[in-house]
Amino acid sequence: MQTLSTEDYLKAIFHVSQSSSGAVATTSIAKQIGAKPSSVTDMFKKLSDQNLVKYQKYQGVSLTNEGVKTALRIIRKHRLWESFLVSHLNFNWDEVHQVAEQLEHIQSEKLTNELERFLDYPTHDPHGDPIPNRALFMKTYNKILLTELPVNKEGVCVGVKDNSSDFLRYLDRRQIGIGTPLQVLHREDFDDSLHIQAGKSTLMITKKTAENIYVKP
Amino acid sequence: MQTLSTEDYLKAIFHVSQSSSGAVATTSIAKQIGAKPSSVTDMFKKLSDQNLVKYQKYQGVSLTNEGVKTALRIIRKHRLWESFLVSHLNFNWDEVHQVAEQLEHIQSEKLTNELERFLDYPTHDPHGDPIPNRALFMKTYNKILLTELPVNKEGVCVGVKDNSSDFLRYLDRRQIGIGTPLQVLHREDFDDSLHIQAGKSTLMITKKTAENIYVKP
DNA sequence: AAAATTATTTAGACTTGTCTAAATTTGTTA
DNA sequence: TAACAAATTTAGACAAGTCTAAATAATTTT
Repeated sequence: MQTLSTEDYLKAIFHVSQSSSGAVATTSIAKQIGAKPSSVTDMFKKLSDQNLVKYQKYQGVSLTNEGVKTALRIIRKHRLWESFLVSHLNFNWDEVHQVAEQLEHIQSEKLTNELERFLDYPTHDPHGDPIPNRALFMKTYNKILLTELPVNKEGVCVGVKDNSSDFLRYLDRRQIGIGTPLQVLHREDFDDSLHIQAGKSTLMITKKTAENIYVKP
Repeated sequence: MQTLSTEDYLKAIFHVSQSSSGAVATTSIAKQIGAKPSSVTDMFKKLSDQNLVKYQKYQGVSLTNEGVKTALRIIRKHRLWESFLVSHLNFNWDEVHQVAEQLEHIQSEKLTNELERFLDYPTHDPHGDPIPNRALFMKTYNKILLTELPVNKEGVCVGVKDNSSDFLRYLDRRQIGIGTPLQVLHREDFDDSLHIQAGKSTLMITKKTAENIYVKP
C-alpha cells in the first residue's frame, strides 16, 4: 500500500519515462512534482527500498515491473474518473484534471472496476489518452502530431499533448475536440503556421498549437 | 482548507456531540478516531487555533459554527458517495463506509453538487441517515428505536444505529432493510427478546438487535 | 474530605515528506 | 584534459501527526 506521495512520484516517473528514453533524471521529476531535487533524491531511495524503481546514485531511476504496475493502476483510476466527470457530472475536459488527481488515490479495487463497468469499459479518457483495462493493458493507436500530418491528408483529432486548461479552452473556442476531422490546407514556410480545415471551418493555427494536437491519419 | 486528519477529527467531534450532551471528552474522540488521548489533545489545540472548536483545558471541546459547517460538508460528501456506491456501483450497504471515508475528503464543490444532482437530490443515505443539502440543512424525521415501538403498532425501518458490516449483513440475512415494515408482536419479559413481523415473515430478535434499529411509527 | 482512580495534559521522541545550504559527481567547454 | 557549469546528493532542519511515559487535574470512592 502506497502513500499519496509515493503514488504521485511513480506516476510522474512513468509519464516522464514515456516521453524520453533511458533513465529518468532527478530534475525532471522535481519539475513534474513541483519539489526540490533533494526531496526527489530522498524519495528515489524510498521507492528503491520498496523495489518500485531501480536507482543508482547520479544515474536517475527507472520503474521496475512492480513500479510500472503501480503507476498504471493509478493512471487507470485517474482516467476512469476523468471520464466519469465528463460523461455524467457535467465537467468540461479542462476541469477534470485537478479533481482526478485526488480521486486517483482512492483505494478500492471494487470501486475502480465497478466504475469501469458503469462507464461501459471506456478505452480512452476525455483527452484521448488510453485507459488501462483491468489487466493494466492499454490500447495505443498510432497517432502523430498535427505538424507531421502531410498537407491535404485527412486526419482526426485523437488527443492532445498539452493538457493545460488554457490550451483545452483555446481548442474549445476553435471548436476542436476529440473526434474533430482535421486537414492541413497549407503550411506557411515563413513562420510554420498552418491553415487547417477543422470540421466545417477553416482556420489558422500556430506551430506551437499544431505540435500539441495528435491526429490519426 | 483542512488536512485529512483535521477533517476526521471534526467529523468525530460532530458525531460524538450528536449522541451526548455537553462538551466532547478527549477520550471519546480518542476511541472514535483510534488514537491516543495525548494525540487528541494536540489536535484539539490545533482546531482551537483555527477557531473550529471551543477548547478549555480538561473541559473537552465543542464545535464552533464554522466547525459544524465544516463537519457537515464532510458528512454531506460521505453520504452522497455512499448513495452513489449503492445506487450505481453495485455496492451493498455494508461495504460503502470504508470507501466513503476516503471519498469524503475530495475537495471540489462542483463535484459534490453535481453528484447530488446526478443522484437526484437524495435526502437519505443507504443507512437511512439524512444527507445535508447544499445549504447544509438536513431533514430529520422523528424516529424511535424498535425497542420503543409499542406492541402491535406498525412501523417502518428508517435507519440503523450500528453501522458495522456485521450488523448490516445480519439484517440482510433477516431480510430487514430501510423501508421494511416492522411490527412488534410480542415482547418477552424474561430476556427482552422480541417477536416481530418483518415484511412478510415473523422472526425473533434480541434486545441488542432491536436497540440498533430505528423505526418510524 | 482524604485517598484512589480515571481523565487529561505535557514533555520529549519518532516518522514522513519537505526544505536550504553545502558538498560531491557528472558533463561540457575551452 | 583542466576548469567550469550543471546536476545530484548529503547533512541538518522543520512541520504535521503520532506515540510513550510522566505529571497534573478532575472525579469517584471510601
